[in-house]
Amino acid sequence: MHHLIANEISSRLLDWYGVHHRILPWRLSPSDQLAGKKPDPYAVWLSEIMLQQTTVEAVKSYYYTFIQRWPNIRAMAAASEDEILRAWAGLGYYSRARNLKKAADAIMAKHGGRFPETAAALKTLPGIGDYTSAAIAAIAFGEPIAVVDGNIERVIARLYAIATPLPAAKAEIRQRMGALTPEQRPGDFAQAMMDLGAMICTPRRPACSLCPLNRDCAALAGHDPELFPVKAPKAERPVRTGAAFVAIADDGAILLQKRQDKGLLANMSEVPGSRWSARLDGDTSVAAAPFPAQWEHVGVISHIFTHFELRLSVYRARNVARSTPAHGWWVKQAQLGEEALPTVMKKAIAAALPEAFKQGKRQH
DNA sequence: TAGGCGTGGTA
DNA sequence: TTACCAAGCCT
Repeated sequence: MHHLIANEISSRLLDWYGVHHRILPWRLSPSDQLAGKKPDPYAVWLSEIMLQQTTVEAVKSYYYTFIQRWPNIRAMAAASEDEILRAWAGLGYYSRARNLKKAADAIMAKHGGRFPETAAALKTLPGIGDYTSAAIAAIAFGEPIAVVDGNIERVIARLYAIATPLPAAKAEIRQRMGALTPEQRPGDFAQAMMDLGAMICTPRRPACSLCPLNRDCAALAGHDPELFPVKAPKAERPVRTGAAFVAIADDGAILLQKRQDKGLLANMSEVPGSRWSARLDGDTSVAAAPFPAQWEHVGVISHIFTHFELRLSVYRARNVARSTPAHGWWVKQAQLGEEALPTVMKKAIAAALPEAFKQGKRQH
């Protein structure tokens, strides 16, 4: 009986997907697959890593850049971590980029350059966890496994009116998703659930009248789907302070250095500054300068990280001799776009030099 | 296991 | 402005 209901729900959703699926650069449409085309595991992997906690719109331009520059696992493995970090700069969660390189190396070394084809084997690779391993296995290899991302958590929590708060409800949600997942087309089913969550079963003001599952939805029957999923309250976000020092040579070049290899923004580039962290305020005064110069305070920039807010006092010194700093390297302003600069550092540089990054964000 | 880990868009 | 959200992973 339950099996028949599950079959009914998955069939109706797959029919909906056939008509309403999103067209995405890394996705094969259902009709393409019926015509015999197979998803490229490398493209699926790359897109899934980029999409972790990141919107489709933010990912698109990066995906095009990466798939053109490194079109397969061999090319990715041949790239250096620094090249990959520079191309990733601005997308956030930089451990994803470092793990991309590590996983590519592991696939070359341990799997003969071919992607493992099961979720269990995929999950052993760096940066691939419960969600991503299941997504790649289902989409690229047809493994009938429960794929659970944030969208699917929301859809399932509403469909069954699950009152247990997240993350405690994860086990029940996974079990429900597993019961719905069909033996045939598990990848399309997972993507259909995600598309439903992204377009219809949205966090706020879901479009229930358009939902192919509205007749089955317990939360809708209870008249307020927005009450689900129930979530535990989040910790508040502390404010931290620090200082950043933009040293400018007489030809306009800027002094950069590399961050440590662990923690926040690991292995990315930065301008010199005081030591700040999510737990500790840094010195905001000119006393934190990396070397003596005519430092002028040019303002305070604010940047929101997931777990804290950073307010950086930005100082500038012009006509700094290139021989002054003990370490780091000088970069002309026209070349800044090629550096592994996180957005917070671009903001600091822009505060000191409004003409830098004048073009703003990268184009599509 | 709960917290560390980015960024940009939206209301 | 503030708060929350978006295809999570790792320790």
